[in-house]
Amino acid sequence: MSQKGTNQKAVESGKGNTSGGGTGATGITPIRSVDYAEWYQQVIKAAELAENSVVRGCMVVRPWGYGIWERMQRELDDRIKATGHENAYFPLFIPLSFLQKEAEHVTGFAKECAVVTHHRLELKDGKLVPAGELEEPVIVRPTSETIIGESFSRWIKSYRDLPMLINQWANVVRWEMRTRLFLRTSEFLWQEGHTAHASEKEAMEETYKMLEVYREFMETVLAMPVFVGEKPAHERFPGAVRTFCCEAMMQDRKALQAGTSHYLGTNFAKASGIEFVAEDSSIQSAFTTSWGVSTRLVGGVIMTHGDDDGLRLPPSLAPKQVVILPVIPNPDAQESVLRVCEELAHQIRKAKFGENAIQVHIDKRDKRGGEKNWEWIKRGVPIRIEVGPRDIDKQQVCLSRRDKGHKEKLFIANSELPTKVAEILVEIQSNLFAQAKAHQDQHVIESISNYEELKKFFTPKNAEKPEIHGGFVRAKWCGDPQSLSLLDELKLSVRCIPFDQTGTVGKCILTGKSATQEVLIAKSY
RNA sequence: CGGGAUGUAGCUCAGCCUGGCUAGAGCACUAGUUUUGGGAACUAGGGGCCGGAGGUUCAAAUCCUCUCAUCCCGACCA
Repeated sequence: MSQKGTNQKAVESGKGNTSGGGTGATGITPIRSVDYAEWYQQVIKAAELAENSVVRGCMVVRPWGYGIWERMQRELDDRIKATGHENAYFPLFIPLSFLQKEAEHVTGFAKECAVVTHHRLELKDGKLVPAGELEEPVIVRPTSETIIGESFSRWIKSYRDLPMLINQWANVVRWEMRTRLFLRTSEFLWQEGHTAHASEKEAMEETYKMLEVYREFMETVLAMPVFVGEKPAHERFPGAVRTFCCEAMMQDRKALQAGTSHYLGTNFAKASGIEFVAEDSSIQSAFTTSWGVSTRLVGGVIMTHGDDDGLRLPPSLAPKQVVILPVIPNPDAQESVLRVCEELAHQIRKAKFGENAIQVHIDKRDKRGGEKNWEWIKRGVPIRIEVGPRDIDKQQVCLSRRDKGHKEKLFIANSELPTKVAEILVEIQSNLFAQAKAHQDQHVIESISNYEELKKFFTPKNAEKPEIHGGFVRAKWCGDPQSLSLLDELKLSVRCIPFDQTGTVGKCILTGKSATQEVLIAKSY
């Protein structure tokens, strides 16, 4: 809860406007260039997205943050259904024995499992103690391959039952050592797709297809450009044959694994007994896949689009896309100003952003205008509209966009407002993507060819207080797992083997041996 | 699980070293007044088992012992 160490830093670095009322030049203190990690925490706080729970490692997602997640869910769920999948729900608890079925899966998740061993509490010496020990403990799902596999094994009898295309929206628990709001919490919300197919070819097509669904979703809805590629062997999901991913570059140039899609071969089918009778009457194991994205994406959006004044939301993610701020200089003006605000909101709601009506909120709270304005800047609402008596006289409003400086204002005639708002929302969406893409392009480096240069590139000039540095290095690699210890030393990792290989041969950046592939190397979250 | 630190108001902290007044400040909150077209000012007010237990003492937020919790740095990760 109290993060004394980090907040002290904030105060040292300048103003320390931790809870509103600040008078700094920027909405958020510290600014990104001073302390990026602390900036991230302060944005979450100022935008009222989430907070640490009293439960270790878990977060409380506040309405504005949850609204963003709901927008993501809506958009992604449509896409998952459009590709033929159906939603279902499987239990939170998984019998301990299930986890043991797939050998790699065990070693991958055993260390971070929450285990339920009792089913009752008894009062003993004034204290509640666990009682009623379970014969077989259950674990809280860290992921659901095994429990869904059990259902699949009963649902699938014939090749005619395939493909089985299932998705579930759920919470999962991984007992993490070190947590950060949205990026890594012990409990998180996600979607996990689980599919079974008659052939390797079909299953691989599914794996690629869902990765592409993620990429399209991240780039068009989150306005977050990503690299797509395959994880090297040592970074695979426990039990997977191949793992593919979307990797995004945050503004501190570190990589965020934003989504993964796994081809599981017959590993889980064999473990769970997912077998079917094929056309030739032979009994075969199914080929399965799984794929997921989580509330981590909210963290990704913050670190992709946020600026020194707080969050900036792509319109497609904003729970409210337009906030109207009534300006009421004296009590007499109140009635007429609010009436005009209602009327304008009504008109704007008739316009659309994409398929949906534009979401408008009138902030009628009895607070000072400047204060409310700053609150919405920090929360990242795409468009703010001020309406006061002087505007009413001129039949216009004063509009500010979150993708421009907060002092920049546009005056727009009431009659044109709905059309203009719709246009501007589209512009903001594409501007945010363009800015993120430009940042990404600028910090992908291809000219580094040996370890010394790599080390130099990822070493900050100021060791005491590292400035934002580094980026993604696109380099040749020989594929030798032994060579990775060199990356460990620099706290780097191979983020992925991107799909768009240029195919040119060359020497491995780590060993100098002849390279077999191009990889993206970066520091990661 | 190793190394380091911290627990005092809703939040951020001062006070502890050198024990003693009614335990403080800023922010937040409530009320009033003046303000109001870009983060208001003033006045008043509410709010504390000083993490918990034990000890030393005439007297403990302060000293001692134990304990619990949290945070930071490492190993794990969507």
